[in-house]
Amino acid sequence: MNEIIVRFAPSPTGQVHIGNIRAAIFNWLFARHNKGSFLLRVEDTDIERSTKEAIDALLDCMNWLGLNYDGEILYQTSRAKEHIEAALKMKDSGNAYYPPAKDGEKTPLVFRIPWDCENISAVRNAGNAEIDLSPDTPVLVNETGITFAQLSKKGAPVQRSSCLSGFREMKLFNSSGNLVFELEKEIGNVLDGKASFSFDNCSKVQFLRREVVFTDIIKGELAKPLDSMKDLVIVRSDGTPVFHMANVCDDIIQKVTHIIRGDDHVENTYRHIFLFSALDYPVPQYAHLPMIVNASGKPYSKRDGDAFVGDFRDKGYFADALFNYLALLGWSPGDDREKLSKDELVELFSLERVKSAPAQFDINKLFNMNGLYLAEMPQGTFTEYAWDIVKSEPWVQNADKKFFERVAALLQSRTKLITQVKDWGYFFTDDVEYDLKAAKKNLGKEDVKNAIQVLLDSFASSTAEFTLQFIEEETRKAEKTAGLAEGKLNQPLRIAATGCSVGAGIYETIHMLGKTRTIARLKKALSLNLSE
RNA sequence: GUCCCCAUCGUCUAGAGGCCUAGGACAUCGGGUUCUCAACCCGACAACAGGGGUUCGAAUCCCCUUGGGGAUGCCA
Repeated sequence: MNEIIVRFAPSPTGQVHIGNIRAAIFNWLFARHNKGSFLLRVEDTDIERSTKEAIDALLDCMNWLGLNYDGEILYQTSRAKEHIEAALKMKDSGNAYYPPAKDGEKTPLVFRIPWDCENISAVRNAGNAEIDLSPDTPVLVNETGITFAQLSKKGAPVQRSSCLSGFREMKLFNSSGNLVFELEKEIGNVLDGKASFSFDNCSKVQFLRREVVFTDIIKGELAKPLDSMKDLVIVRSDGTPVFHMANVCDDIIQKVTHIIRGDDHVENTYRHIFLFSALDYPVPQYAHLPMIVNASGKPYSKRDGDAFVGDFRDKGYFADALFNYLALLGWSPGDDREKLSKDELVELFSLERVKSAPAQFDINKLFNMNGLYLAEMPQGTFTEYAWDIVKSEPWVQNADKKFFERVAALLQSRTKLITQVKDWGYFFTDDVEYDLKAAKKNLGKEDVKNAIQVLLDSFASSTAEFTLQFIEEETRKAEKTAGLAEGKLNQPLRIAATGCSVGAGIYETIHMLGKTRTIARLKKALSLNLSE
């Protein structure tokens, strides 16, 4: 069995998009599952828009997600010469032509969908066909193809132009029903550019329809009639190769066996099949991935600023969580498992199980999955990530790492995004910011204030050890003394000690803060001006 | 317009003619636990786009309609 080779071939023209990286992930999974190679090719032929920054961002994202590639990166621009040479060879072999120049302008090199394509296995006969024409528009036949106006169902003329080879055994009829032209009789001269025709008043064209077919691993058999295809430019008039040429040439040089890419490329596939064939190379296997759409069900556009891979990292998502989530967008293992490690994904992945319908990105589900990863992370690992996230925060500068570890242990299960660690400041700085709304609600009443004062005094005067049990007991006593129901002091205490209304258990929190700092904070809280 | 593709709960999905009274997960809403928030446990809501066939039997196969997307570049 031959080795499987896939490639990820992005254009470095901006930030890396989740749709792109999902294609990379699926390629990677397929390669790793089959013990094949995952190659990286940077399609930087759009010199205007390709930037060094974009390439760096791309490599950074891939590295972050663990998408390791095999071999060296192939930069497409480095092969421009070969692309041109291959194109010129096509010209020599009669597969490409320069259309006649208008006004002396330079013309591009155009690949011709081959007239003789019976020997191309991807092309098959699709039976006799007939198109009604609008007699008002002349039918043009020349070496670049056929131009005409089709009559739509509603009777409206629709301008069309097609390649010649779409019209095998073409017969053209005028409005009186007379045969006025047979393409087969003139084809030699037409292909050579020695003859061109124009017919007025035609109402019908009959021909033998042919179509290109390929079997997509995901979508199944896909076909397109040749009469709906046009010859395509392969070298621009300025002498630079276009995407189609470069892409196919590089897939050949990299010996790519499976092309796994976005749905938006299926139309290109029909054309690329002819290019592979003209370059005398077997057509690879194709798998077209469904698109990822945004929350409104629309395709992601530049305006969806939240779809960049880097942004997810910045927001506190983990690479493994994002990887896992993205792998589940359009694919599933076939059972109920969802949280899957990279190794499991590699083992389970198959292109056959990829869906062909577009998938909507759901930030809620990713958020939840990220929480799963965080929750199951070993404490030490979590602490390291947390530390890394907050090390630039001012309150961390004098923080004791051991103390930080204890705080991390207390709050891990409550953390969904690693960036939430930035809210832990109240453990490390006494310059607490109060959530004023919560403070007003919980600290405004006199009996609460009294209770806090009582608690404060008892903390200050007691010589007992400042244990969890002690804290809880004193809190109960303070409630009783101030006439509060049991438990009613907890939440005010939380606000007073931490400034905010959510967090770990309040006794644990206070215990963590220690006696001295707790007393200082309670005092400060009592002196807050909560009026207005 | 033309060509191509797609269609199961709000979302991701399971489903290969009978295992489907359509399963799971996220979200939402109840309830339990509880000092808050998470976590956890229990429960509820919620889908085969519509219409025709084929078949003893259809979410599954075929056709039509509708809706969505892509292509129709000397962008990639």
